[in-house]
Amino acid sequence: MDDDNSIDPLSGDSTWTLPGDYSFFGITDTRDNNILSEFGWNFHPPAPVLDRMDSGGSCGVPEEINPTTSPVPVHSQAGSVENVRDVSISNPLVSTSSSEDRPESSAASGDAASGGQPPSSDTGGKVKKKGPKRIRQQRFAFMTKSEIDHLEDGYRWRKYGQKAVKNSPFPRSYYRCTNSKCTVKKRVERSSTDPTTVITTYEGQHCHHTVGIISRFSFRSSRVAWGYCAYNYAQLTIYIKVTDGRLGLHSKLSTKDSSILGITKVRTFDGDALTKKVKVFSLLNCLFILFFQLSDH
DNA sequence: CGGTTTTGACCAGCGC
DNA sequence: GCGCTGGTCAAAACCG
Repeated sequence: MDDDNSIDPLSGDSTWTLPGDYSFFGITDTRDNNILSEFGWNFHPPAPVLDRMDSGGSCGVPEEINPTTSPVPVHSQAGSVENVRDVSISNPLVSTSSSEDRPESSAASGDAASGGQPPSSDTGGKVKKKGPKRIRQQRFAFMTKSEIDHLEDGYRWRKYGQKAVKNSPFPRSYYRCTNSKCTVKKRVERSSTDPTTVITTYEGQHCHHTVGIISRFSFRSSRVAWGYCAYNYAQLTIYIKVTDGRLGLHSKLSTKDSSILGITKVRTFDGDALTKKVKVFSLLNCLFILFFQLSDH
């Protein structure tokens, strides 16, 4: 996995491109591409990007971007390279405003605001300490077709904020992992251009296991279902329950050590009148993305 | 009662 | 410098 050309040094593009060899995604025909593009996932022509995914950030410790292990560095608007590992599957997910460059805990005044209460007008007593710049941890963003905003990913999250998004009727929610030693955060917002799409952005990596095996998928009338799950397990077991009125299937997949980028499990099997095609992607060392298509007969 | 969500305010960064 | 925006805080409300 130590790809010599793991980074496109010329890429000032904030769009994260998927690894060069797309065969491991099983995207080998135009039909697949059509399906993906239908969801706004455009797989660019092969471009060498990340290969090693074993950098494994630790809890609360911002990871240094290592050019040999990192994907495309994302350039901020100011032109500086940020410590971001955005996996934007060709989408506007890679917003890299650097407004979060401040220390986590010292960021806020002690008693900043109490909902509904008028602020103590004099800011004298609530001066925020200006600590060292917060180093942004690696981020990973992707989109999911879902009616549910907050998709279950096996971890427990605590919502700590919600903001209205400019030019969007949908708010953005901010979550933090409930594990006290874990500093992973995620943002969830619904696409303003496609309200059926949820944009989820993770920042950081969990240093603990999931609390349960849960993954939720959305289904569309077109019989294309997809979703995601994020696990820290080397061994990933996914339960997929497919119900579409006529048929109810309950299948179990088990992938072994798919944490190594480049390994893709593609299984095709028939069940009753359905053909299920399952693809497991491993984009980061702890993240799996599932895409599976249902088709008649 | 403890954990989670809601929500208004605060702050930093950025563009103009 | 000012205004806008994103991100976060934290008290209050809510919930099981």
